[in-house]
Amino acid sequence: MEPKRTTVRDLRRHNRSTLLSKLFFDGPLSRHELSQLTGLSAATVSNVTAELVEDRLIVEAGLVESDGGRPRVLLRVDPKYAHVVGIDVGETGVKVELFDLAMTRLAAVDHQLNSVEPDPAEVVARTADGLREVIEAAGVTESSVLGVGIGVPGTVEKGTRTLVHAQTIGWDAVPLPTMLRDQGIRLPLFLDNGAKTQGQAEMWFGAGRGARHAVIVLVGSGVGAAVITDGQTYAGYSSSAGEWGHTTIVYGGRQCRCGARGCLEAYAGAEGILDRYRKARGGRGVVDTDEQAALAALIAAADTSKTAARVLDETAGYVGAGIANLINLFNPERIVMGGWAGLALGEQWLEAVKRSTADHALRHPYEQTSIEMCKLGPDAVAVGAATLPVAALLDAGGDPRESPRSVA
Amino acid sequence: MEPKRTTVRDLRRHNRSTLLSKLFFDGPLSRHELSQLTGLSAATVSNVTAELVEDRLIVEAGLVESDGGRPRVLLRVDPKYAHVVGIDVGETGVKVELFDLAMTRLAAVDHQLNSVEPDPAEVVARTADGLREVIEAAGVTESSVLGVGIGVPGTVEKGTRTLVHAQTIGWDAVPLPTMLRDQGIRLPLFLDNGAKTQGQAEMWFGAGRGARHAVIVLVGSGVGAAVITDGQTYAGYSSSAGEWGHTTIVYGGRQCRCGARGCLEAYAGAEGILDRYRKARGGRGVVDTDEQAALAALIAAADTSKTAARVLDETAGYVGAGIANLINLFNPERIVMGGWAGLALGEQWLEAVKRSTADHALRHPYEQTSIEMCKLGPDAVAVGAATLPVAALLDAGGDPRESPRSVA
DNA sequence: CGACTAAGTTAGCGCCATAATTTAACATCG
DNA sequence: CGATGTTAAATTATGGCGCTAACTTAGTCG
Repeated sequence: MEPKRTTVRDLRRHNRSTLLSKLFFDGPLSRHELSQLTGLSAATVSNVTAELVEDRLIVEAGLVESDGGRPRVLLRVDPKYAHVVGIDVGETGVKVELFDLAMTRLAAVDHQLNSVEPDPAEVVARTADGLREVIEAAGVTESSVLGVGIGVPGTVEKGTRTLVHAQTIGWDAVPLPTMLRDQGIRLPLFLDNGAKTQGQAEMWFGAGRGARHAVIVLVGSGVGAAVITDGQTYAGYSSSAGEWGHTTIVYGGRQCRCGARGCLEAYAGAEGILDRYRKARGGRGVVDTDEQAALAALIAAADTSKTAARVLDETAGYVGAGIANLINLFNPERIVMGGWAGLALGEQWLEAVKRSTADHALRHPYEQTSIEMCKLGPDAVAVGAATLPVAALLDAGGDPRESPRSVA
Repeated sequence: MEPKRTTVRDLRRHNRSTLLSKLFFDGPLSRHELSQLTGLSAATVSNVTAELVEDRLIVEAGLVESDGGRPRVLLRVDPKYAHVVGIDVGETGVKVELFDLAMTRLAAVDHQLNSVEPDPAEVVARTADGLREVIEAAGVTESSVLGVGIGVPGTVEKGTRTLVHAQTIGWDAVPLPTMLRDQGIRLPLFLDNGAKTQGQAEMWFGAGRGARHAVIVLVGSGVGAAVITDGQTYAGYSSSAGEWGHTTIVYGGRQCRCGARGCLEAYAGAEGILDRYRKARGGRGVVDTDEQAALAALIAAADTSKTAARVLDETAGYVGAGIANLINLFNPERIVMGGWAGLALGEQWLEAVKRSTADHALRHPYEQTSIEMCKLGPDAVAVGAATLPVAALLDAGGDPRESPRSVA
């Protein structure tokens, strides 16, 4: 409805972006291969790569002899061109990790949070500390850091000020970037929901590689999803799309902590599973303050206890129906299952989940979809956050910090 | 992951498309206004519009005097440049309508189908007949028809051959375009799901105008939805996205005609509503072979019968929960409710639907969404189908039939 | 009737991608 | 062991495109 904007030398930017992305994802390539893979003419590839080499974004990486003929010179993104930081702001702690452009981890720190409901000020302080610590530990200069990606629990609203809303931990309109600026952080910041950054990591380096339409499903204490449509993380109108955990799956059913009834999370989230088990045993459940240990105990008990096995079978049923809803609505080519509870369940119940999905999804879209386990685990939130500044670099086809080409 | 393709004079095409779309949607505009609205320079606007005028796509449409200064010349898309046909292939009949480029209906025919489960061959024959009839009735030449949009029940798979799958009426991989070609139809064909074309109509001319993220929800005999993300109808990996009617809303609940249990359609589809009413009265329901009449009777009965009122209240509850799922997953800025049953319910139960939606959706995305009734009604399927060739024209920035500019 | 104002057009410039051509670096063969 | 062929990469020539800036056109107003 509003097809605005012009197009002039964005063309050059677009081609820089295309070539840079190809090199980043598909390793070292010769100019000739680049030309074939992108459809750009050899001349343009030469031209643009020369520019990228001059900008130090890419470097030559050895030659490959051909069967008679000039050997091709391989090009790749220079891992040392810049660094990126990924931060996982969780409910219990703040993880800060520093990577080079090849996404090799150079330093990492992990700060536990004292309070149960994390205070924004404490999170900001630990984040700023961690940022300084990893930069020092890795022995890099601050100016070499391209940007800082931050995965947060809750939704990120991008307006005049970027605000974080996290209903479950009581954050309402927390201006995290502004608060970090006040702590003296001057680096470019990229915020997104933690589930979305984890999904991004899985798409770039994990089970999602190669798919253009995928949903990364995360089952943990909470239940969430990252939806990728046409290669892009789907955000919706106000960046709160993909709230899979709070879709109604049992109308009028169990109370969820979000206030509604019958949410998927109330059945398939760790708390919901454990509570259903407790109820099934007439009040006596697995006793453990740590949800992860409790769920592990429940899974172990399934070998001998019929009740435990039934509760977990039912869980697979709910998860499968939830996945079927995603398939019916988004029609993805791949579903990737992750999250700590998802991983724990996946080992034995993946087939049951698939059966339930098949029972609840329409035949045609179901047959187009593969369901797989994730490859990266919950640590991927920080990696995924770190991909945000890299994605900005790739999209802009060059360093977004130096707006137009300063070195003419 | 695969950022391919090149960009050369697609730039010109892009700008032609931008200007043409602006003129199409936002009525007559002067060159100056176009320049401001699109961000293109005045020179480029002059240049491109001159080309469009030469191609007879746009024409001058009077002047507007300004307060001192040269009066602006208004430009608009020439309605007579070409015609388009929209076809609504329904379960009971085939509607064929012919429009000019301003989407004014010039002719229409409606062929009833004899069989209950429509035979593809019969549909194709009636479609081909209708097409010839409207062209004759409108007194236009076949060569002036830009293309034919067809809305079909079921999903459209676009591969080497375009195939139609409609589980409910027993169509499995019906090659509709090929069959129409065999009937002597040579015009460009555009197929899509009927719900999606109706959604498109609502987005262009109805309650969806101006929204970039919206879901058009259709409640009738079946239950479906058209999802618009970022201004585009969302299709997914194999064009079967948006199957809202078969998402699970009551795990383990009522049997649905798709074979699964607890689908939204089994509760909120007309058949589901009537059957629930029948059950609530111990077997005695509204007796009528015509679903529309039966539902109207049920709605009328709600004034006096507590049972009828309760069944319809519950229906609003289910629909609301289903809409909440759409809001949580897609985070649209607008929900538009349509379909014949949706329209019938909407008059009295819209508030109840909204309450249920509020109860089941997360607060933040719910507050960003407005829920409205559709403006066009079920007749819009054909109009929406007719927009498909128009959309192709606008996207290409000119007549796609004459591939590159033949008149140099 | 000439100054003023706004719309629209023309001229010149720089940028960019393609195609054709040239240079470079090998392998193989007679 | 140099001539020849082959493939990769760089260079040059060419044409298209949109932008800026100057200019023309067409009205109104004093």
